[in-house]
Amino acid sequence: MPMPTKIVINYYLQGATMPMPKTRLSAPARQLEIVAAVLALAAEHSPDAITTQAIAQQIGLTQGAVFRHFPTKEAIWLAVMDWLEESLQSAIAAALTEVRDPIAGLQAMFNAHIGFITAHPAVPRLIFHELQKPAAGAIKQRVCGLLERYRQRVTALLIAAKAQGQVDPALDDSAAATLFLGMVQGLVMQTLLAGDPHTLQPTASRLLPLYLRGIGVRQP
Amino acid sequence: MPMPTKIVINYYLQGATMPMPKTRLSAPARQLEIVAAVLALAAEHSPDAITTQAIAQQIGLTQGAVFRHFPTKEAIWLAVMDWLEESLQSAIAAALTEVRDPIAGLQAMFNAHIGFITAHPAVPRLIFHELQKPAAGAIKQRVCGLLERYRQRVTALLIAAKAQGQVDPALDDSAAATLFLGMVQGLVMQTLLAGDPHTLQPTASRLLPLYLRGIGVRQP
DNA sequence: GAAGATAGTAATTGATTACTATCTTAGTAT
DNA sequence: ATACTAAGATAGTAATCAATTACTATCTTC
Repeated sequence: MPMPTKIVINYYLQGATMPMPKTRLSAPARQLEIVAAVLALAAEHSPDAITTQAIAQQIGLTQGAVFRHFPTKEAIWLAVMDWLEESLQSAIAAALTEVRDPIAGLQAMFNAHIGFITAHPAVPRLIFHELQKPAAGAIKQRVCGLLERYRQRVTALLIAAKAQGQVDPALDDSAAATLFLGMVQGLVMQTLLAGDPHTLQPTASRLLPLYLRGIGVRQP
Repeated sequence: MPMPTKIVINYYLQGATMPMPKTRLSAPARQLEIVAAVLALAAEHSPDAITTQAIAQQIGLTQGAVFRHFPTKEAIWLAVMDWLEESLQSAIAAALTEVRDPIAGLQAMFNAHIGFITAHPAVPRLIFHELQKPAAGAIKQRVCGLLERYRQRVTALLIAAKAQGQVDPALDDSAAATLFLGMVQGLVMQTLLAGDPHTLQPTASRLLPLYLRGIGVRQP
């Protein structure tokens, strides 16, 4: 058997007695639905197991119908990246409003990130899967850009904290930003190990104090 | 085009004029060679792009010949896991000899880990790829066990350090172990982003002091 | 040096992939 | 009501995958 993994979802929904509400959606609406379907599938399946067939039957469509709304499968992934960039950006922006303190900003950003991952467990899987590809394809470049901007935000907060004397003045910004990202990574990895996304939040709050002490926060 | 990535290697080597030295190896020798081929391929390709065909032409064999030495493709991956477990284990064990200090042990373990990844860039790719699979297959269980044991080693060192008064007596062992793993993860991820494995070592040495301060090391 | 064991080849299997024709039908403007 | 447009169904395509077959070449061993 050549298949690594197989997805069979909601197959019973398109039976004879109830052939779905026969909703015929507009192209933009279907595009959103397709992106949502990919996210839903990625929450429980490996990205390379998400075939156009699986996407189609997730939303009760035939496989060929998917290509009415996207010219190619890569276009679907790019649309998913669009969604990811926009919603992560807005989630972080929302968390950073009403925050004067740079250190408080770091905490808010951390919590926002963890909350985002908890709400969308598919996201780290997608990012991992793209990062591990050696070829610098269009999708991977998007992921790289996303992480790059994220990292710059963290670095900016660290520099601001240093300027206000909140942290060790001799702090290595770059290393501290890497450790910040690594902290989130480690949490995600542990969640992947356990398979339970509920352990994420409590573990996260126990991890942050260690990091803050690591970067030499003055007043905890 | 259905293919995500394709591997064509050494195709010219099996030409008509020079049909390879016709080396006929014993089964155990070929098995080792196949494992080595997988590692070599994984260093530059995504694991799901490593087909039996790619493995075969990496070592100058026909695709069918691979199945003379492994009953199934999964068996190949399990053999790779065997290699990984053994060599990582011995690498860490070697690093921990002649180390009395628990904190020095943590540093040695960290350096050994980073060195191992530098020597075998394929390894983090394999681990990521397996971890992201939701299904608890045989290979993933091996990976989980590997990380579990690694984590326990770190935790043991942390507890020992606490007993000897080298770190904050109120240290959260579990969180500190997670952060340790996350630190390595963050480094690997940054390497995947850059695509350059040479930046790993210098960045690592800048990261460790932050971690040590984070867990409250007494005498730096 | 014949006999058995084993490594390797060449060709093919069925399943699955992304993708694409051709036809049907639902929604809408006229 | 009728014609037009776009969404979806149906039914394909070529390519690639892991795995298996029947057969050949090579080595070992008595």
